[in-house]
Amino acid sequence: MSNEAVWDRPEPPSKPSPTPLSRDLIVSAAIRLADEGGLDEVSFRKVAAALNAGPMRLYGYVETKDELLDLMVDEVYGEITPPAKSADWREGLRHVAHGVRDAAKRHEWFIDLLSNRPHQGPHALTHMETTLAAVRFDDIDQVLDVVGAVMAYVFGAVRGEITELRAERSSGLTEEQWQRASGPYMQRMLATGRFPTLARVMHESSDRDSAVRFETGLGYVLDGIATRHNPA
Amino acid sequence: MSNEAVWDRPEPPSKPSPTPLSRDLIVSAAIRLADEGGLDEVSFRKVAAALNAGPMRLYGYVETKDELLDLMVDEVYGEITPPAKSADWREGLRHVAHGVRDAAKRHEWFIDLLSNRPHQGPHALTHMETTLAAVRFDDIDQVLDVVGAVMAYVFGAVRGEITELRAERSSGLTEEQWQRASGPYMQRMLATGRFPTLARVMHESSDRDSAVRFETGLGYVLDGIATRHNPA
DNA sequence: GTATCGCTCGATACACTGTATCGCTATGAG
DNA sequence: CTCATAGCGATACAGTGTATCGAGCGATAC
Repeated sequence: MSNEAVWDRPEPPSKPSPTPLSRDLIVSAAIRLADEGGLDEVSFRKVAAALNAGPMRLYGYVETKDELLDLMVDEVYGEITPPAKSADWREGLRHVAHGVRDAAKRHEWFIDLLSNRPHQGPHALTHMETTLAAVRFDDIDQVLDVVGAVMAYVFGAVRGEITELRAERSSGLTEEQWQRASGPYMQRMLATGRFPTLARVMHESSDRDSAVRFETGLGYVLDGIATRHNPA
Repeated sequence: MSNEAVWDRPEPPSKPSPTPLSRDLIVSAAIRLADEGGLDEVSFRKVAAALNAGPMRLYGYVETKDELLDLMVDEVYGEITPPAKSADWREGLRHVAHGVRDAAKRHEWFIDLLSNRPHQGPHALTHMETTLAAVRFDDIDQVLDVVGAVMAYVFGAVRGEITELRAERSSGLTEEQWQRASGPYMQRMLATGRFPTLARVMHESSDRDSAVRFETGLGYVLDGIATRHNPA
């Protein structure tokens, strides 16, 4: 019933055992499972089985499944490299943005764990710290606004990319956007004439690289910030 | 096994029954449950019970739980009013942004269903159509980029707001951001001195209205778009 | 060396999930 | 009135997170 967060509770001392365990082992096993088969593959039974242990054994290291997920998320934050100290705010934020995007693409489940609870693990905190520190504006409220807006865009954009990716994967591989439109339902919908702009998008838009689209959007946000808070 | 989407399958004809059923009834019961108790409250058993029916009865109207969730999502899209035809792109996008934010705040579970699968219900499609149509640029690729960026920001920002809201709710109501920092773990972390900027944010930043923060970020994005695609 | 304590591990159990199966029933046809 | 059919929903199954608690074992006390 300890009301403390995972980050507060020390790991239990390692006991001699045929199959040793630790938070690290558990978390990386869980991450491996999630990377390979999605979040559904992460259950106490399956994680424990991957470590040759009984499901209940995990409760010595982790109080709840949500805690395990928190630990997984924090591990991902740990993979994101901080921006160079010498970088100006624009460079710094672009670095962070791409760092988050890359990490989220390596671990597609990451984006699904965003709205669960706030990310307050040590790695998440240092990630927040270095990101905030990359914006050296005088007004701290402006720093918060700027970082908040960039992160909102990044998370939203990455979520979109991952969703699209999943959709393509689940309905015939290597299909392009307009290809999905040829599903019988979509085709009929577009044929109704009620969605002229959508139809134009489907037929006329060039399907561009997702990385380019991400960059373009990021450019909008950074440009907008620049117009408001020009170098003092 | 019909491989068609929900949107493709007509509703079964209504049979005379002591407790009549329809997709609408099911979906609105599910939405009511989700609004009140979160997505966990939405199970076939509970939804059916709310309609005085057995769980299996629902399968006549909906093939799978994911389909039910799709229908719920589409219903939310239906609540968002389209921008006025007379509005310019900036006005139009701001209208849509606030529409989405308001809807997502009314139905906090909405944001959790974003990464499941693409939203292709009729209401989602008309929402997409009117949003795209609000941006009358010549280059259709630019329209996509612009709408994509704004939507990415909106979804990301709303997700952040909801997460924060949930955190506050789950750890003592009416607590402010810095208040959370006084949890023993956070306080100790900040005391290490490893997070100077974060500490400054916690202590010095004025806790502003979330609607204002949303507006500020949205302003960045729209300004950035304006600098790139000025009124032709 | 033995006995006892205490603690940890994990088998079992419980409540819940989504959904496949399939016997009953109730309606419609002849 | 009898029979066929179709849909409803009770039952069942495999899975989930986790509470409980008995067994076994290591350490300590005498």
